[in-house]
Amino acid sequence: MPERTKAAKKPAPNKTKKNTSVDQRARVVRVIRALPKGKVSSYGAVAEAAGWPGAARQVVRLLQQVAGLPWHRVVGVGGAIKLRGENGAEQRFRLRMEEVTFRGARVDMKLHEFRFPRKRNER
DNA sequence: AGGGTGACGATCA
DNA sequence: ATGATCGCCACCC
Repeated sequence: MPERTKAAKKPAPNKTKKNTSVDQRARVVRVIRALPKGKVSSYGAVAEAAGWPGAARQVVRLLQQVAGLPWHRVVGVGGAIKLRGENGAEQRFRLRMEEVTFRGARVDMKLHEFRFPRKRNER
């Protein structure tokens, strides 16, 4: 049969529906789930720890889409609460619930910033 | 195809 | 501390 003119090769990259490689998102999820109670990290630091530097905004999207994550443990760099209104209040409340202390409007990172363990391979 | 929008982040005024 | 800009990336018209 003569091949149809088109539809010859289709690498069929990622399907699912959204892109961003399932891999990277899965890594980000693991990183976020690794945050211990009473500790926090920043959007950027999470992205970097997941091997996806510069993806702070993607971390945000993921936090909005994936349920069941300790979303309140992810803050802006320097411990800033980036959510507005009720959401921000909710986050502060949840953090205080787990003994996280604040210095003014931000989390006292000196005491609560979580340091992700480094892989012996990288770096 | 092109432009607007964020739970970002760094830098500069 | 506040606001503007720029780089960044995925989404949504």
